[in-house]
Amino acid sequence: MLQVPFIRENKELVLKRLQKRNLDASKSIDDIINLDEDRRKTQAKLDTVLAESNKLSKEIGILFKNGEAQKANLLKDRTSQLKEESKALSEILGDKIQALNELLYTIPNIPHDSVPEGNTEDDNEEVFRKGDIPELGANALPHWELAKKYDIIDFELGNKITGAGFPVYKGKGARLQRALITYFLDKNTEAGYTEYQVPHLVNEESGFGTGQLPDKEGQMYHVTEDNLYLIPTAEVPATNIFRNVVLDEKDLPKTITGYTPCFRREAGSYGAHVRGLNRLHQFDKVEIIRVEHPDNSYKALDNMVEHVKGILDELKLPYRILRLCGGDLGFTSALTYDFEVFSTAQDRWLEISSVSNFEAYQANRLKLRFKNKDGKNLLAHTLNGSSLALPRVLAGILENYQTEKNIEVPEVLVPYAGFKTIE
RNA sequence: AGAGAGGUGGCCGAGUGGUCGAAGGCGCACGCCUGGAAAGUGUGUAUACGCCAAAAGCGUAUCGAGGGUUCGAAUCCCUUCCUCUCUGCCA
Repeated sequence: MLQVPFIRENKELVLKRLQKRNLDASKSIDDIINLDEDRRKTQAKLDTVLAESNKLSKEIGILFKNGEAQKANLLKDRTSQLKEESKALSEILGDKIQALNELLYTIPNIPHDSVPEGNTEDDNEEVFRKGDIPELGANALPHWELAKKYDIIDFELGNKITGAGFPVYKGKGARLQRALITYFLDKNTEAGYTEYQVPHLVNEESGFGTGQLPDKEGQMYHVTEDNLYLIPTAEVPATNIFRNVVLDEKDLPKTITGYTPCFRREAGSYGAHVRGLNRLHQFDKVEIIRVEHPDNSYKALDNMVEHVKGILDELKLPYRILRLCGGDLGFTSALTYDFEVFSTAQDRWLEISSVSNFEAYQANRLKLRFKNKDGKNLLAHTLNGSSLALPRVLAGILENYQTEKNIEVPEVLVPYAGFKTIE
């Protein structure tokens, strides 16, 4: 969430930037500023009452010790009074803090200056494009047909076992998944990221830490019996490693990669765009996350973008990079680059990676700080990106690498897969 | 899952109702000592919030978390989470 002192001191900037999200937050921001002032006043009052109460209690202790019980009892009356006052005040204070936090939770991150204006994905700004779109001929098939033809992904079987959006990968399909995961992890490790294996279920606190709660409550699978959530992305457990942590400045950056399945309810999705691998309830993803010094976070974001580009270059897939417009920007992000691979048989772009800088928005919730040279604790910046999400990469490979008689495996994956073609 | 023990500052560890944000030690930082280092020695060494233009300073809260008893809680009570030991179950 945003930092109140920052809001207080940069109200106009905050409002202007939030406008990019087509959000008129003026009322909420005013409420926040007022509530915060109330909060501080209440706190000051409460502190004064408690201070007097503490002082008296000490005096009472001394009086009892000296055997002056009568005098002590006199003071007790006053402290009981103070106690009632402090009780009332701390209740008010608690309410103010809660109301303030609830409001803060509704305010998304402030978009970076470079975020383009716009409402929908059509307003995203293409900043890079690379790769040749293959000539596939008239008989080219979309990936779900290919999956059936070569018997490598069984969507119906997934329906039977679980439901729509839970495909079963078979034979070379399963093997290719494993190859992709290993390949991605290797690439990330080479780039300096440390591989982690993290839990696939998280508690409520972690959900709040990275901002999925309360904003996306309905998008996560919730295990109510234990009040745990299935992770929608490795970002949640991996970033929460640093919840309530004070790092040393010299330990920055922290760079982590991890593979996890991801679970998303995708409530409200429907139609042709969810066919096949395009949108699933369970999918695999390899994620990279970074904890950065604020001065370095945008350079780090560029590095992450370059890193993902390198992987797509190696896979020889046609792709483009978009800078998301204000209207399409995720709730917690200040700047996001989406990578899209061109799905030739579907004649559309598929999002395969999203690389974002959250600045201090997550860190403020996580209480993720670092100690600088002067010994001051400052909020760090967090970033993450997919490197990469499997299903759509697989869709891209299947569709773009198809020939009349088989599907070729991208050269770089052959050592991992152990085969050159799927037929 | 059952029984028992326990969770105190960066770490170890003392503290069972009163001046305790917390002894002592280790670590760390700075100084002294030294030709240099070690040893020795001195000082300092949590976080958040508030007051203040700011610093200094002061106040408040924090001894796993939440609640309660009390004028006063690290200390007593309740709830909860976690760790360890034993038993059970199990990949």
